[in-house]
Amino acid sequence: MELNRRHPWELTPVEAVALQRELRTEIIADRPINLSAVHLVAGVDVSVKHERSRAAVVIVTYPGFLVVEIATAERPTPFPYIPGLLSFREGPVLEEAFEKLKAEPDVFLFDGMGTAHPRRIGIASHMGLWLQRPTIGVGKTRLCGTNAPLAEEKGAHVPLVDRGETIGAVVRTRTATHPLFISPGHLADIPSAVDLVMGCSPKFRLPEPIRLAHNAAGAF
DNA sequence: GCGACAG
DNA sequence: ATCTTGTCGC
Repeated sequence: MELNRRHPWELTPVEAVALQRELRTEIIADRPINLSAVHLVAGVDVSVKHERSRAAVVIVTYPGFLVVEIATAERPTPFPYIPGLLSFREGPVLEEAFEKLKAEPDVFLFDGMGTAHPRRIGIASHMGLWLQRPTIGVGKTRLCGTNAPLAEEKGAHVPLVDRGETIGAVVRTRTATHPLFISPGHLADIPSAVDLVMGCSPKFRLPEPIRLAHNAAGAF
């Protein structure tokens, strides 16, 4: 699909942080996603094998989770893993995979953070600017922020707060399992992000689209 | 200075 | 993320 707000990826860590500070002003993280209008959801994931990175984008129907399209891309890993700069490591391969996409998903689910990031621009927010479509960050572990104790039951969720600001939610998608760190990427808000993630997690801890993308990216 | 730190 | 066997629990 069409990619907007492109910019070069070849940056030093210091330049990358400066770019994040510029881009963060363009992110919209207070707009609800109309769930009743969501029919196609994309799961996005990247696996790294030595010096090579492989991206997979799996589009499924919602609800139902029937696979509609799978796009993959592979290329050299261009940037080291630095907490807070994940998009500069995974962005290049994702760009290539997104360009191959024929269908246009109503929302994208990312393996990583959205606004639940030190500078409020995790990979879901960053790529959301490129895609100009609703995106949601689904993290398996915490990058920043704190939260109150969370009930063990599926569906339980509490605010994720950083420096006095609510940046997302800690959500239990399955009873008695580690929670997920959900945050809006771009063109979404916290409540609807939580609702959609719960709606995409009928059985397992990870949302169905992300599980499928994880499998597609992991099979080198 | 010290601890934390998505994937 | 990746390296890896068995094992606890529904």
